[in-house]
Amino acid sequence: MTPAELADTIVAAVRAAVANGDLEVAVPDSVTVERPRQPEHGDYASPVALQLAKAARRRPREVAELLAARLRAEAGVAEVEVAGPGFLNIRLAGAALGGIARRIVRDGESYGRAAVSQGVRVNLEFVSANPTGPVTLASARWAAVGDALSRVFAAAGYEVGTEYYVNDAGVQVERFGASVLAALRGQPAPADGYQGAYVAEIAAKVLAANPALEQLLAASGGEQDGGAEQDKALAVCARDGVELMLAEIRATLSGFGVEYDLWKSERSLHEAGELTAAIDELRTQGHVYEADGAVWLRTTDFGDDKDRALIKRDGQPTYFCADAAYYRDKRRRGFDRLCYLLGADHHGYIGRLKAISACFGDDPDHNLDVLIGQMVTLSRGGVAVKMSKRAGNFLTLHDLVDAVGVDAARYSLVRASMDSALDLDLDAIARQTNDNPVFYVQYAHARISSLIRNAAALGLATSADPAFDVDGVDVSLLTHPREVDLLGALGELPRVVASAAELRAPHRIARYLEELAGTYHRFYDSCRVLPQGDEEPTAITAARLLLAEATRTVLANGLRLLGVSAPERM
RNA sequence: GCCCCUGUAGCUCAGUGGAUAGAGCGACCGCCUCCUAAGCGGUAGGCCGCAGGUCCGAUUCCUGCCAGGGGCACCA
Repeated sequence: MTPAELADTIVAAVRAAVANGDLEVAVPDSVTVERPRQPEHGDYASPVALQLAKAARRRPREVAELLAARLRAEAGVAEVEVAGPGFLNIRLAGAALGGIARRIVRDGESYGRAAVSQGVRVNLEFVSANPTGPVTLASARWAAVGDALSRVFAAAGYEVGTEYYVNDAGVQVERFGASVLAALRGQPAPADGYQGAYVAEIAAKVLAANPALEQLLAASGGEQDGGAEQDKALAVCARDGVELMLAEIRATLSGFGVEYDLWKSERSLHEAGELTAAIDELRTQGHVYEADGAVWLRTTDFGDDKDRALIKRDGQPTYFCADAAYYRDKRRRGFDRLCYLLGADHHGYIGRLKAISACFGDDPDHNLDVLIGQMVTLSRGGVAVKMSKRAGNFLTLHDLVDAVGVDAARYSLVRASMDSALDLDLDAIARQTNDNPVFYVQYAHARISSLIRNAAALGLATSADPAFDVDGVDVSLLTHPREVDLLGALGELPRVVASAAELRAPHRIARYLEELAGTYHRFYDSCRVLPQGDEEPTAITAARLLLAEATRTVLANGLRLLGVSAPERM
């Protein structure tokens, strides 16, 4: 019996008590079932009686006793105790608890899915860094978190679409082009341009792809001639520079295990007339006005602290206008809920995006989800490392992966709550010792894999065997405290997935896996699985082997949600 | 000035109103003739920033204050 099934059982007990006239209270949709820290508080505990007592106008312990009597009649329930102010402490029948292991091995990769958000179409946009430089470490956090979140969403039953918004229009692109051009000429970057070795590398690639550029450069001569040849060269540098930079970003993210469903070009929105269409629609909704030669959206109607310009006085659309067009575009593509993963430096966007949503007639509380993650800072041996993209001194995602590998990089970025600023100590990460919890979790998986290999070598049946009979294993033998702990931990995955999705907190998966790995290691330490020496395998051997296999499945499923590999050997 | 995030063990951080607040690292003491010691057990270490409030019950929710970080463009 899983905790979810137990919760349903308790709800049913409440319903029965109400139907019988024993209790006068509205039957709750769901009840709290938790795993107590104290083993003497049972396998599971529920404060449901405390929660219902007031509404029922009864004493909590009275309500508890009433429900306990009904629960004791349930097949999977061995024992129910009313404790303290009115907690229900529930002990499951051995077979019911052990059934979790069976369920997991039977479900395999699909164990842990929680169909709590079935059918909701959610769009998740993350990273979306300007294509004017490599993926920085700050963006790396959103790559790891965003990708994990998309996997968690999918596991929770959402229909997910992931997107990267490419800012390939506007001033920064021109500045990047100018920087590339300067590099080609061997000149320093313009004052408002981009520096760093990568600019020269991109410049070389631009030249290689455009041999004709050589002549343009020669013809345009000096730096300030401003002629047609110069404009042509600049255009090529901007266009191809951004394209090549974007290709590099895609390759880096792909190497990091992050694949997007859509790379949406801002320029394509402009070219398709989406900005104009968005303004028209906003005008129809009655939120557009003109003042000082500019066109404005009255976002203050919906809580923004000031109105935002859509069209500047010079006739050019603002970046905000493109944001609105993109919002509309996503909604028209059928997404119910638009999720934006942004850094804390963009927190001013919340009000704006909410206003955009509301101006289009949507409900921001329902259609919009702006997640603000705190910044990543770097230190080296405890000393802060200053980074500046403009100055060109920064550590990239690529550097990080080179230093510690994809698994350690992803894991260390995703195991912290988005709400906390994350400080990565490069020395500590580069050390690649067991300081990193990812090894602890992966090691548990490798250790079990080894165990199962050994079992197969002894001729024992494992789930890899097509004829393996899961139901033939006597799971009621799993009664050792460490076995019970492990079964309890394994049963939590679906709930952890559901809460990680609901709270948009993929780090919960990581923390859960660390706890599970510890629980397994303790089980392994106290419970011998395989026969030793001349011993014959027993029913307990089979039961423990099944428990180990279930654990491996949960570890693998959890690591997959984080985009981290589950090695069979370490 | 206004807005957002954070404040929990020496350090880095978990903890969506439940019972005696946890993990990793660091410190100290133990455990491999035995399935992977990248492991396990034990000890030490906490006014959960401060003060009120709501509640049967608050680290969790609300208000105020203190401290640290970030943000407040007709930039992108």
